Amino acid sequence: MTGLRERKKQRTRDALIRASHELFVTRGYDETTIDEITDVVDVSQRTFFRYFSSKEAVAFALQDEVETRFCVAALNRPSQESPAQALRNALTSTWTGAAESVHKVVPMNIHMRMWRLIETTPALLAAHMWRSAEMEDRLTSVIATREGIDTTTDLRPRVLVAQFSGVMRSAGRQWAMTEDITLRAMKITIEKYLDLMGPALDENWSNGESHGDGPSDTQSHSDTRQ
Amino acid sequence: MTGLRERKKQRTRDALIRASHELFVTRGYDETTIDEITDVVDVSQRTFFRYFSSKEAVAFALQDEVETRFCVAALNRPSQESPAQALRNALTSTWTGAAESVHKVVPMNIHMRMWRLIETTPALLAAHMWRSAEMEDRLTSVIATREGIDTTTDLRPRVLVAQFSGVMRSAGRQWAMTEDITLRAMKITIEKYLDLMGPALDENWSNGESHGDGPSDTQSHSDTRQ
DNA sequence: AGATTAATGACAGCGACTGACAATTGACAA
DNA sequence: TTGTCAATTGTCAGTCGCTGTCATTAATCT
Repeated sequence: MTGLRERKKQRTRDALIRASHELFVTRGYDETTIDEITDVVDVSQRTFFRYFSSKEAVAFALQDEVETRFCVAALNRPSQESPAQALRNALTSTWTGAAESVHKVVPMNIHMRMWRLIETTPALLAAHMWRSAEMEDRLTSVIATREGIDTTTDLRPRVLVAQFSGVMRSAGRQWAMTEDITLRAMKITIEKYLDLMGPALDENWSNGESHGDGPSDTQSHSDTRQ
Repeated sequence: MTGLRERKKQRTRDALIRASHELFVTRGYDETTIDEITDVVDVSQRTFFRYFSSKEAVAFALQDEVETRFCVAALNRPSQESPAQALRNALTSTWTGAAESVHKVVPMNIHMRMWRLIETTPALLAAHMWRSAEMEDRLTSVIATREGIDTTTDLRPRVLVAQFSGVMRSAGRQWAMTEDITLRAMKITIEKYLDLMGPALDENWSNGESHGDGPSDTQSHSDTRQ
């Protein structure tokens, strides 16, 4: 059973996240000061920095959990799946579970707008990409473990992950520029991008056919989730 | 002919770059104060911020030029080259030219150590990745222009560039962790990574053969530069 | 209840960065 | 050459993110 002290800490932490995200998506990130956040939660500025190491940290508090879930999912994918498939299926199997745990702290509406804010605010985008570089390291070792491979001699895990997360970032960025800020739209956009990873490397782009458009009847991806 | 005023500006700008980079690579980025930089060049702090919008900006002043050169090179690649080939050949054809123009401002030794510093300093790495996101946009439109493609309907340029620069960042990061901080070593590492972009996407990784190791006798890349 | 330990608040201070205004200096014409 | 104009710079004050320090409060343990 959790003590009172622990519960209290969890509450102020959640309150800080909720208050800051709410302020961020309404007022803007740069326009929101730490003092404004702590005024809402009614704690001192010093306390804020005891919970979050920086202003950016509170902005990414929820993304942290989502990413961790994704890594775990990738590691637990059935071993017969190819590395590329495993990454992709881990993604689709993470969508719903992550959304629920987020919703406990912040309304889904705000969380989605927060996601967009990250892509449109220079300071946050920089932090986002720094974090995704760390994520790449984690994912690389996940793939290497799956395949029983040494990362120093075989560079393929690194390269695959670099491509994968590069494309995911690009897709996320594109999604943030559309009007449809739903989780569903984000899902569709990302999958559309991932489908093109192979074709984009082809020697000849047949300029006649246009990729990535039209109704998403392209079922080029086999979802082997149970 | 350039006026005295303009020359003077160029000189202080170069001096600021040289002084800051020298301090960065010796003392460290976070450990270097703007005041310490301006003390060396003997200008006021305010003047510094009139030349560079931020502390990070001066750290990336030289990378800016290199990246611009690369974009131009990509655009001017012969049209019979495939998009992926064009990117790759643009890279190899940029190496030397860029190095020369850099050397006019900062010794090559320091510039290479600066490159490593960027990869090892969190604040700089974040800035680097934010910049490379902007770079992706530029490159995407370059490829689209080359192929006569509309970026909104055909996503392949975006995806290709995302893969490409994702892998390049990964390679650059890896290189920064080695002892050999020469331009040659960086070149080799990056090309080794780029060679694996295709194979890493394959369904079956034949675990018997190890990719990315051994002597770089892998001539899987056709350099069609004149 | 009293001792222990953790969480918090208050305060002072550093460094990055900005706005405003005065002082300086190169450019250009009379 | 000199005087005017505009660009460049220095000074100063101030904001904001962030940290160290220390006293105070509040939860836990005995």
